[in-house]
Amino acid sequence: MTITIKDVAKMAGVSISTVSRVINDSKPVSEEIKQRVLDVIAETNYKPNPLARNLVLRKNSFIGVIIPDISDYKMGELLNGIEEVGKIYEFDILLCNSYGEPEEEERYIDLLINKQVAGIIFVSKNIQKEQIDIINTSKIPSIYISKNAKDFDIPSVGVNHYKAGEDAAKYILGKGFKKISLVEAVVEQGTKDSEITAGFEKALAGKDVLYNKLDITKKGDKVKEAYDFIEDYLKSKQPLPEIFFATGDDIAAGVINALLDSGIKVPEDISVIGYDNSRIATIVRPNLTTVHQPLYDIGALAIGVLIKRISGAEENIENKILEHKIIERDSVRK
Amino acid sequence: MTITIKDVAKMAGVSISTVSRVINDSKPVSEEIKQRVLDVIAETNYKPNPLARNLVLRKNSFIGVIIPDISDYKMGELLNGIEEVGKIYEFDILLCNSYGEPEEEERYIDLLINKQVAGIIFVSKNIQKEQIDIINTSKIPSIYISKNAKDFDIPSVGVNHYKAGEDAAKYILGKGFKKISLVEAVVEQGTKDSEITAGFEKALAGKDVLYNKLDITKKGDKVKEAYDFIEDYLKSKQPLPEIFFATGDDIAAGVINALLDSGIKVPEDISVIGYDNSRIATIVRPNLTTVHQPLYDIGALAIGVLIKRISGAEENIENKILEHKIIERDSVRK
DNA sequence: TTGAAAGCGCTAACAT
DNA sequence: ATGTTAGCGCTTTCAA
Repeated sequence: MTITIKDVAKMAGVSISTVSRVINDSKPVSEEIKQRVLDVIAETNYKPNPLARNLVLRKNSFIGVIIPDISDYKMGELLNGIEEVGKIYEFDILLCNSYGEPEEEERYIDLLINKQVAGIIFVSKNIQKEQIDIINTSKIPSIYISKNAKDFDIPSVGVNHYKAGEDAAKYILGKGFKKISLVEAVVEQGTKDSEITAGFEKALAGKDVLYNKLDITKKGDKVKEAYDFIEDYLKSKQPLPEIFFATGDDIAAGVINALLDSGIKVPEDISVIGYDNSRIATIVRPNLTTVHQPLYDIGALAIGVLIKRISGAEENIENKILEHKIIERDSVRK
Repeated sequence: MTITIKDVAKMAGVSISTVSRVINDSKPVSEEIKQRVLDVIAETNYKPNPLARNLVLRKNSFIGVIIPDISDYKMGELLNGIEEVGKIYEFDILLCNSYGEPEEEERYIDLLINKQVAGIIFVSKNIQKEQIDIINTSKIPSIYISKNAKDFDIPSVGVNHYKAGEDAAKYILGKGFKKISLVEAVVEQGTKDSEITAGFEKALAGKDVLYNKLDITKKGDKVKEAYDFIEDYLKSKQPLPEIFFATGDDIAAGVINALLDSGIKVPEDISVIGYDNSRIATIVRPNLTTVHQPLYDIGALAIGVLIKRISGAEENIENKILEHKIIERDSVRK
């Protein structure tokens, strides 16, 4: 038997509205009665039913977060940011792990809409127009975190991968490298990697460098895929670059390891630069010079914007870009 | 303006009870009327308000998960397991990131109790008796994942770290190592590391080996702490072991890196074995031989047990142990 | 098969 | 300052 406001009222010998008043401190209640009610509450360990309360208040404290993979370190950072500011505004985080599968994403979109959550944060590798439409017709405020978010008319938060790619190239150029290889993992279209690559190649265009692009196309553990790929590449006796730019730290780790295993020193013989500044970067040896993405901040900003939209501060639809930066460590020769 | 069951009823020219019946398929409704109602629902894009429904049904679909750090790869695995089976039973996961701080944990316990969630999964480094008491008096079904869970009379799921420590020692002994060092991170009392260590030392007791224990006591990035520690240790010219057993893969990574940087080859000169089989294990070079913990399974089993308790299948309080195993890779000499 | 009405636990006018 | 009452949106008796 769970105890309700009615029980408390009866036991304290007052009306339920009085109880409600002391719970919410919404209207003055005489000190004496207040104490009596408080005593009963303590005694009975009464907790107001949040469902009933939210029903009458017409509010919902849940923000649904659809995210590709929680066990991915990067996603964890993002979630930290989301969770932390969500908590401040007393929103609860409803976790939805999509494994990056569009069908799962859609299942969760439906679920969240049916739950009538206060807002949706949709983190995806590649948003589909149809998904946006479904969310939009539900009228639930939403925000998107995805490389291709800017292709649509939706509020989003992220990093400018194109510009980051450019900056990486400029950094490399600035160090005087002339022979450059890029390693990317293009498993499907429109992924973040192609953005980075586009920016990278743009900055390289017309420069006096030898450049080629290497594609890892297999799905799976990128560290291993990159390792195998580079191993084969080395065996094939192709001309080697002075520096590899990998579009992910995991790829960079595979590259470095393959290089080292073939007796090539990093960075003395060949330099490597990564992307993401994930946990991996400081575990790999040599520690990875890499392009940092402010994942925590992205998460925090995203939920911040979302909450504003929930509370009706009709922000215009905006693509917020946070700054990346290059973290110099030991995988690029000085 | 959000549309309610009343609106639908009016538009379809029926009573709200009829609408309710077609939504829930709870009682026969004539084909004709049913279709009319369905049409209106489709037209208006009506969704039943879950708060109202759950209020009258007296149920709650939320399971609160308090977890030390989402951005920790290991926790992610665990969450995956929790999320996946939770979804099957139509429970929603309410995420609470405690950063391992007892105060935060308590804040979240209170929050979840106030929310009157259906169940609580409490993942902690070190459960406090007081925390258990609070949860218990709330009457909300709960399950615990923590190294020290077995010290209390609570349902829990986990790995037997003591036995895992023993097995690690046996493995090392079996390989013929005679000089053994253990590296642990004892930041506070009652942590998992001390369990492992106890088992490890137990298995070593009375054997003809040279053994010593090294403690990293500083808090922070364990890879770095371990690195610095071993670096100092090497400088101090103490006798070196043939193998290091680290109570975490991150520690092992630090140890390996420090060794390599001092010109000591792993595993040719000194072997290293880790614990956890986290993502790090296959990034470090050489790849880490380590003790695997089935995190995904622990999460999945935990929520399974919890759901049984929620549905009143009064399981007796049990400490479920899942099997660890040693994953052999390249950091131990053959 | 359908509708009227009560009630889930709560808040907030509206009275007093 | 306190109580009475009308909902919030829904499910489910109970009658018809």
